[in-house]
Amino acid sequence: MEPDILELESFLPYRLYRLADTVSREFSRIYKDRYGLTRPEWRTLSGLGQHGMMTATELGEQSAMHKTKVSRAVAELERRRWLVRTPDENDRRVEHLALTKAGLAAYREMVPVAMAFERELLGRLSAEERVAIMTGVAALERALEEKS
Amino acid sequence: MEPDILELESFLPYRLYRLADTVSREFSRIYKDRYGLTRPEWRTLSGLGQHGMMTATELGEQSAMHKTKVSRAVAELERRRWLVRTPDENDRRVEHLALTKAGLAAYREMVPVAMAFERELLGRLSAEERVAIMTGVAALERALEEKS
DNA sequence: CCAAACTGGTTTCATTTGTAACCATCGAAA
DNA sequence: TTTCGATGGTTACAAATGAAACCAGTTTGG
Repeated sequence: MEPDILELESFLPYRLYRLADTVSREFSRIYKDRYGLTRPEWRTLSGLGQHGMMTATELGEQSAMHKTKVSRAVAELERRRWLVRTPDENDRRVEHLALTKAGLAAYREMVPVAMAFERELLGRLSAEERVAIMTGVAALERALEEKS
Repeated sequence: MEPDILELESFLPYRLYRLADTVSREFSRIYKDRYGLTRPEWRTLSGLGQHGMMTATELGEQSAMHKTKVSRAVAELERRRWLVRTPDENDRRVEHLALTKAGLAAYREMVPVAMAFERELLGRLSAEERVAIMTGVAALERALEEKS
């Protein structure tokens, strides 16, 4: 009953990975061409743009990045003078990160571009398909959270 | 009207990436712990197990890997004596790849494990959610193929 | 026939990543 | 208070990746 062959093209982990890889690659061209950002840098920019001020740990949680990625992305954005660190008053291990004017400007430019990208992508789907992908992704997210 | 903030957690490219990353990471533990395979190596094993005999180029197309990845994965599997190369009769640039007994044995062991993994993952979803994710993923795959 | 363009596949090099060790600081418990 | 385990963050090192150069060998067009 159990088939002895696995069809890679139908295997969900593979399909998800390939999908994400393609989409992410396509989207990354935007911030890469325009600003030379890496993905961790883009996520950092995006997180700070969204929340205003965060610690590195918070950034890692929000954007699902390992702390070394965060550390390096923050260092690079700081080097560009797109963000500044402010030491915490009470806990000297902690730094609060925030975008500078330049960083914020880049963020503000990126937001509509990112949204257009997403809209265009979803625009290639029918209304039902859009509902399906949103429902399905949300369901998997929930399923994965629960377990681990 | 256009909001000036992007909510990363709702941004489809990010969600897809994170989902794929989590799933793939979890699944990779299986073939990594068991055989010490990398993802390209697993995909190569899987492709050859599925098709019996392929060239490196075909492998790259089937499993969406860059040719350097294929080249390295093939070299490693060959080193393990899990696959052999046979030169093509007519075109001496081409090699036909096939699994050895040992490679096939590993593949046969992996297939049910992989399927169980997928089944367990989907099992955490309701029937409707399963339909949704399948429909949605298929729709996006189609959308991405068409364009590029 | 021969040069030029192309293709299958490998290698080299720079960049990115992951793991683990690390440093400093903090909090709690003795 | 001192010590010890946890925590925020960085660094060092090894492994994985991507881009481009490369080496056959093959096809095409003159």
